Amino acid sequence: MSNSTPATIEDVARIANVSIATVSRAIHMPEKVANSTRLKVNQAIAVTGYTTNAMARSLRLGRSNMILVVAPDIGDPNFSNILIGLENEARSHGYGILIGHTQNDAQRGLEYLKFLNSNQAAGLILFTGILPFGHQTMTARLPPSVGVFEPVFNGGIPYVGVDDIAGARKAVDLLIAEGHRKIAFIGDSRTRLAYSRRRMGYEAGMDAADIGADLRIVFEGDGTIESGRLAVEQLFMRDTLPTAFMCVNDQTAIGVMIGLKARGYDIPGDFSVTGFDDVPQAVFMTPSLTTIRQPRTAIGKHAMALLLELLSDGQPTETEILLLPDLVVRNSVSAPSRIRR
Amino acid sequence: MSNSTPATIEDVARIANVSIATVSRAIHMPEKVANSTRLKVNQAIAVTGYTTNAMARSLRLGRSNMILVVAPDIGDPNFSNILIGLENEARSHGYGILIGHTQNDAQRGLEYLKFLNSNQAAGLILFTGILPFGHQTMTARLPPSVGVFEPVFNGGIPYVGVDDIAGARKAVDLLIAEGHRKIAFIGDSRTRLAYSRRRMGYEAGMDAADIGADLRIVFEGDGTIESGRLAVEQLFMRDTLPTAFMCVNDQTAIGVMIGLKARGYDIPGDFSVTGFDDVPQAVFMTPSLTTIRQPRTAIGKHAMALLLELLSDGQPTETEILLLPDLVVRNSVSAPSRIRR
DNA sequence: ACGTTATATGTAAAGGTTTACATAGCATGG
DNA sequence: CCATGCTATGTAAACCTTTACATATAACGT
Repeated sequence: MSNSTPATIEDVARIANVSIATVSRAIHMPEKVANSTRLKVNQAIAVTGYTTNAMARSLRLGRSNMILVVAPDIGDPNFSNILIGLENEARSHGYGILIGHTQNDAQRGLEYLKFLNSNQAAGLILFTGILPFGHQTMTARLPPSVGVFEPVFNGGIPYVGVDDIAGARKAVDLLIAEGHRKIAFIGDSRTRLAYSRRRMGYEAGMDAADIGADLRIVFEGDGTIESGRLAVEQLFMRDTLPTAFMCVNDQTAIGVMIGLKARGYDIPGDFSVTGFDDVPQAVFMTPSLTTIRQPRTAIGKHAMALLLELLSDGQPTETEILLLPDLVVRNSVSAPSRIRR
Repeated sequence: MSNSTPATIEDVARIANVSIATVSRAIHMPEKVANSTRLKVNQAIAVTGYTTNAMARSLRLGRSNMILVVAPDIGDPNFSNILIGLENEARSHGYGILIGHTQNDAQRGLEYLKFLNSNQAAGLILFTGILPFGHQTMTARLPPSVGVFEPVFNGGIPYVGVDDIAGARKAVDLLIAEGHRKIAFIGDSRTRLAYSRRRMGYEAGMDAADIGADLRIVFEGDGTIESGRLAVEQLFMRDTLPTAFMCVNDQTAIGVMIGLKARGYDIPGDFSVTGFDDVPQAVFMTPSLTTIRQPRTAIGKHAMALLLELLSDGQPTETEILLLPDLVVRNSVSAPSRIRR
């Protein structure tokens, strides 16, 4: 029966011939109410099509059932896949997820802060490393929060990400196993902590193989396609050429491939290339890119699970969850050609 | 001053030495309150850091400030870009956006329906053509809604999408202008209305050039990469080969390119290929794919604007907004080679 | 100077829940 | 058979707003 106005708890109570308190209990603490009455209530609920008014409930409870997810850029392909994990986990626990993006705009950050202050979200998921609320943060009351991908700089917030060191290690180990010795690292240790960890993985791998990083072929870019292309240009001007390019992320790897192809080289015939992240287009490159895959959906799931734990317990059981990323072998790596000087 | 508990309208009233009604008015109907008191109130708000409790407000108003966005798959790259448009427009009007995905699962659809019933969303944005609520829909009270991409089958809901006919026409016109006459259409008119419209655009273009569609080279797939590859296999078994493949979407085009390359053909030297959508990887294909670009952010913006209009006016001014997509010329199209039989 | 109207503010109810506290019934143990 | 405690239910307050209605004050016309 769909009347014009939604059924309230009072309608249910009247039909079931009990008080509204009993209805509420029958719904939220079923063990506290007698079998017979629980039955009556359930029937009344079915008849009326009652759904508890979330706003009234949230108001009374002083806490909403929404989780705010803030990312610098929701167009980022990384983002949407993590979203799936987040959403599934949240929904199955009765939470909805709200999304926002800051575009690195302070004004927007402020808006979200107001939003949080008005109690619209019970928890907060933050992407990529910064609280987008500027210096306001100090005075702000943030709800339970967890970071995704990277630790959050200006707040002691637990996070879930990927073990960048171990991931990078897998890439460098593969290259070494293929026989490479002169392995360039095209990196970006400035903008993101995750990236500097990848460099640590690279160095650890080189050390473990008793090669050691040759600083002449470690290049610092900014993680963009262009920076990868630029790295190739620069390295070709120096005397020491690598046989393989291990890149801090797929974007950089794509740039490197473009640069190499522009000079007429064959990949992996002349040079091997690896990336990190496994962005969607990695598989469509020619050759397809060997890279380290971010377990995106799993990250989302774990992040939300951690947040929900925070919401109920108050205390985080762990302050950092690092997932182990997989190596995905495609066609951009082979043994070094012998005709390299 | 950040106390443990957020300031309420009462705190503000006390400090400004007015009643709570006046505070409320000062915020929402400033012209109704004297300049001097408005000033006092604003100061008190600044002092307390007051933000109106959205849940209480929504409860009183009987309507939330959230828009629910439901998509079959939020991992879809189309989705995230539209999200940007949606979010910007919503946020700038004081609305937040909630996202959900159904994965074509009826159970999930039901959950969202309950969600809507509990008044958590003032409006609904639906992706791709179906109300995910099954037969429940008839009895359901849906909030104001708008569809994105395609009309919503089982409900008279306005939508904003792209002019698929005009878009397809641009692709076919380009091919014809390059000199192609035997243009295959690799389509999928079953799953989505948008796709069948693209075929209409194709046929209109062929007719306009007095060529007419040759049904022997019109192939019905299902819009996947695999279906594109399959189309190539099938066409090569027939007697009439096209010189160009116009594909219903980029996925299909990618499949066609894979199939063509597997047979050793050069694109666009031997065959030209066009897509539709301009998915992110289109630019990374070799050759990069000439296609029709969905104005994604604009679609999101228009959809949200239309919904907000519905929310205030009640009546939609238009039942269908069709945006004109652009042709983006890349490297998968050239004049037909003369050595084609 | 007085009645009328406009303007500014206050009072209190209502919106739908949850839950502390009160109450009633009933079983248990001595 | 009574005191005690437990179980099931009800009553009413509280959560924070918005707004219809009431009231007070000022302005105005005659």
